[in-house]
Amino acid sequence: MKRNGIRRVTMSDVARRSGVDLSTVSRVLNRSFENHKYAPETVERVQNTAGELGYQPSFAARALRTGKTMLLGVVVSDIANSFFGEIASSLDECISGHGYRLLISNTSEDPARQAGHIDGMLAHGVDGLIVSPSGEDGLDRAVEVGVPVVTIDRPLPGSSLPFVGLDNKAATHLLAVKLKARGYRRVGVVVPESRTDPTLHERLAGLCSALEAEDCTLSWTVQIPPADDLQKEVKRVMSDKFRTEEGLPDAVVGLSNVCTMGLLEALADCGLAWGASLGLAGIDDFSAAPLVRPSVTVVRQPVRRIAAEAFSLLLERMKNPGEGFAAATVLVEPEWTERESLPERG
Amino acid sequence: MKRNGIRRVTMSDVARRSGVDLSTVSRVLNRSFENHKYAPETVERVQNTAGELGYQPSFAARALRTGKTMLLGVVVSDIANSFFGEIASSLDECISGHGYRLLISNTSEDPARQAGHIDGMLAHGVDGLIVSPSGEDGLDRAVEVGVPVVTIDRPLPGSSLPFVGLDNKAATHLLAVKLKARGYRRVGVVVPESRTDPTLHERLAGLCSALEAEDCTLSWTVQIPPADDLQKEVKRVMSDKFRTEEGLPDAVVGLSNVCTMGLLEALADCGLAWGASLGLAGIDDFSAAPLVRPSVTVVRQPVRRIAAEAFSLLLERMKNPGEGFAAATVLVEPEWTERESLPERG
DNA sequence: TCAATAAATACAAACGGTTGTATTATTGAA
DNA sequence: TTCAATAATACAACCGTTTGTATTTATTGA
Repeated sequence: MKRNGIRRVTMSDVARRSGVDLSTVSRVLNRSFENHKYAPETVERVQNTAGELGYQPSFAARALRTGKTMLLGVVVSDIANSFFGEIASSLDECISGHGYRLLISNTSEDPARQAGHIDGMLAHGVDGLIVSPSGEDGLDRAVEVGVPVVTIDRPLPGSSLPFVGLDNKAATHLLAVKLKARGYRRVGVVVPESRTDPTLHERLAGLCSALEAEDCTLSWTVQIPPADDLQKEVKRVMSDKFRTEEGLPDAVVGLSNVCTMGLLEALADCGLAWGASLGLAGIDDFSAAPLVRPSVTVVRQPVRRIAAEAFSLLLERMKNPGEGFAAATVLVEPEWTERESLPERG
Repeated sequence: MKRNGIRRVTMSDVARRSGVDLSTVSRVLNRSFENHKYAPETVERVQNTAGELGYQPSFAARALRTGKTMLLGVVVSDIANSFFGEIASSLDECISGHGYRLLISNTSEDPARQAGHIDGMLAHGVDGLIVSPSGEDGLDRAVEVGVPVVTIDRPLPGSSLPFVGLDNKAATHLLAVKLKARGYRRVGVVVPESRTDPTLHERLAGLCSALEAEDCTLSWTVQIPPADDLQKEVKRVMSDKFRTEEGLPDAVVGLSNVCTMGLLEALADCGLAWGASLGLAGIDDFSAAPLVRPSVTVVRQPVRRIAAEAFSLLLERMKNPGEGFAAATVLVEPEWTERESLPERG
């Protein structure tokens, strides 16, 4: 292949230079000696000339022949969100040593874009997909063409795709227990309305029933309508709420990191302090949580474990293509991250 | 190609089904009619059968033939850092409509990993690279094989690779002017030692001379030794400093977002307030900046513009391969982001 | 009326690998 | 000595496109 007048070194070149056949080069360089033995000196010669010539395999050619591209698609709603940033970073670590590379795309929670990106990735021949689904769009096609998919962060409702994510029930239960134990009875919660993210419903329902079991009441449930900048929207809605509504709850909980951040903005905006007077906690950590005063207690998602489990599930499925895998759901345990915003209530 | 027993629809299939030659299908589907005209009815028939059969082109085959993969490599030090997260997100937006996809990798500031990732991406045949370089490793190879490279965030010292990044001189000048105007005379600065990031030196030197010009003094210059978790290291070092050293400066400046965040931790750790008593400012925004009290005034980098300019530079070079481009350096203007941490000094 | 041109399409050779099968020595046993 | 087995290697087809060239038929101008 000539690109810009620079001819790449191919196997033929190596073959010609070392006086052996193309197939010999291929087998030697790939160490595929199952049914073919080569003289040690031949092996060495080929390897040396490959080195001298600076031979680099063409993944395109290989992909064309074998159907494997060594590409993994990662489709998330927002790579700028620290959660997905860490996921990407962890995945990057996981794949090193396995020879895969990451193809990453943003959906901005738009099902149409998701479908487009998945299609594009399939056209590029990704060997597997890790998706935080915003709807089912596009995923059927992946399944159709036999590309393994693992969903993370939120499952796809009504689908049997393997899933790795936080155990929301455990997380909300943990939260409820702590709230109760520390003397918070009336708790408010803020959650974004979303038709694409069942996780949030699950957390809401979980918190609701867990609080009930602890004899607490969910005194506020604030649904945030979808918005371009969700954090700003949370701030807006909550500022309003704080200003107009009578009787604050004992504590208020953000069901996602963006929510909690918006909540912080709203509190600051209204000049309200949090901590002993108004407990504050969130699900999902964020970089500002330890920096604000009082720092924010959260239930952390073990992000790196989520990535690792997802990759492992995917790897398994890529290695045994077409095999009927049982539906897999890996729920990782939440980690209580104690900071200052949810003290024992005096 | 059979993958998992599922045969993909190829151009031959479309050709056979619509009773024309393979080449006809190719030209019709790619609308490459320069030297070939086809009857409108033929065109329509081919397009229809392609649609019916659900034909999707194989990028691998196309890449093999044309040498273009429609893949763009993005190599950064840490995708979990919000700056690079936003860069990735912006790039994702830029490329949509151009048919490219992003291959993303982390180097963790490790030159060897950078070289490995660049090599890998070249083997995958990326059409271009956007790199925030941690050293020169691997980049020579990209240039060798004729793959256009654009550097962002920090230039590669001594190289003529095109670069897009913040105008550090302008940023530090801006900072110095504001500090002076608001009555801060003795300013401290914290900057990570780094042998791979010239940007930090540039900011330090810039701030130094700018302050001098304003008759201010750089009373502290704290170099943070390289560390796994730089933010924690900043916190450690600065906490020490704040505790042991006599005589605080009037204001303290973090030269990168991670620095400023560490600085915040240290201040909180030592029970020091910032604002009127101790001015605080940073270069590069971060999500916690508007959330802490007082909120942190920073010089923002126009991240989306950096991404857009980088992509545009890259696109130009990819379209005109092998052409001798003049060394390009695009410096984007800093944006003063006024918050509370650097008030007029009373 | 006939060569020359144009229109519409077919043919075939790459691109750079992988992999099943065939071929040629070489060896060991009968 | 002969034959089969084995070691070492070569041959050739194929993966799914793109693209230069050749072919056929219809159209035109002189």
